[in-house]
Amino acid sequence: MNTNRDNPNQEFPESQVPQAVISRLSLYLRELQRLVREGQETTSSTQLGSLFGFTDARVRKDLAYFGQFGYPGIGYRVEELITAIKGILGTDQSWEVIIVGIGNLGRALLGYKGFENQGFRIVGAFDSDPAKTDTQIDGVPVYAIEHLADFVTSRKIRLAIIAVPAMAAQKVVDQLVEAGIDGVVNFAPVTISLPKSIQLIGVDLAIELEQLSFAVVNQRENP
Amino acid sequence: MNTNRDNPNQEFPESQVPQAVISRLSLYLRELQRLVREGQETTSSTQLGSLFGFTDARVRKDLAYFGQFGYPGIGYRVEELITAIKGILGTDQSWEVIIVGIGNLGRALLGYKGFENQGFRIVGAFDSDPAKTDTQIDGVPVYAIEHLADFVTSRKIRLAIIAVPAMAAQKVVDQLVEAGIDGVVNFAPVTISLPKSIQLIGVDLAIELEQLSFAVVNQRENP
DNA sequence: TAGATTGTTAATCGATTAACAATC
DNA sequence: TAGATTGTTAATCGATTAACAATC
Repeated sequence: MNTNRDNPNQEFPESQVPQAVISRLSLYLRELQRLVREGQETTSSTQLGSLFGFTDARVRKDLAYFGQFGYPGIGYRVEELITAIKGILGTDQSWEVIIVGIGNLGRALLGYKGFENQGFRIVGAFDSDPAKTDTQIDGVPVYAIEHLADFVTSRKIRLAIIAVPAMAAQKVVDQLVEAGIDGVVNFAPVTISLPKSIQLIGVDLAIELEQLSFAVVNQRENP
Repeated sequence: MNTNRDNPNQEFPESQVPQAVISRLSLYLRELQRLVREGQETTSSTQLGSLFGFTDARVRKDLAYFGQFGYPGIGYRVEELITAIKGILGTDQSWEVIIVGIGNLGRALLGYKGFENQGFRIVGAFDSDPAKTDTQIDGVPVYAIEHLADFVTSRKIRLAIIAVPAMAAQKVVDQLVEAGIDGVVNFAPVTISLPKSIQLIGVDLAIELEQLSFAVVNQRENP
């Protein structure tokens, strides 16, 4: 065994990996980082799974998509597994990220410490309101929206966060795509269309509350 | 047909409805609300699905969990389907919601207009910092955290949003559960444990970027 | 009527779990 | 060694899709 630990296979069979697996990897990573802070050196699929109500088999299967990271009889070395998962998620490197739209939400995201810790550095912000531009917020320079495309192209920015009003979102995304962006997290409550090769994650805060409403009204048993 | 439209079955077989279906209902609702603004009166499973890259069969199946809402040969009446989905999600009524933690993110959520539109009214905010309490932000009163339990109990608040630091989240949730909360949206990047009967939705902003990072690194084809 | 589209069944596809030999 | 735990296979479970009679 250990072929992947010793000689990591970079050609992940990504088309076969379910999206749900990737979400769970992020959850594992978050808990592993907590465990390492608490000084724990090894963990097991049973321990990791029980934190989320997953079976041990599911944890092992999730990791098995990407290689062999554990030691039979021992479990997983926490530090090692953190490194492995970061490698899988692509957060072993640091990403330069921009934010478009400096309203309430954009400003909050600018100041959010959680990004930096996970390998995402906000290097620029953009807004159409001249009153907000050519300043710095939380140490991040705020530019006029007119400079968006240039910035993305010249700085080779790959990831962007959209926090503009719903009406403006599609146009902003179109500009980003034109400028060569690779992925977008969209907080505007609107469905965005874009080329298949550009990655999109949508986060709709009202929808999260709707999901909660349904769960409460229907008294779901949660795991 | 039409038994459910005429005599809605309130006993949804909720345990059989996959979580993914509920997420899609929220997406359908958002697009239906846009269609109604654009003056469209009817839609079809094909149109609705194509907006998201879903098959028409999937859209019909999703709705079929809850009743019969369409008209063969015609499709779905947009207004009618909006009403039906709101009924399913429980957002035909308005919910009173509180926010705990008035940092950058909490403040942004306080001012977020999208909640009100979907039937969620923020009626109180709570923080441990005396400098922030006994004021109003965006028309919402901010109280000391000590008043949290009393407020939830006496006002019979059912839904709460947590935007406190990770370290404080579990304690806040414990207080809310004790005070009788029914559901929580947690923005703190930490795994929360709570009784099975209390509903929990976790939103981790850094995890959203991690998911994007993986997708970009692995050049996923999106639908 | 002919064309469109639903709701639903059966077939397909994919994900989860249980079990266990291999390993430390 | 005995106990613990992995990675993986086969069986199970669940979700999606294709197809079509029923309906407008």
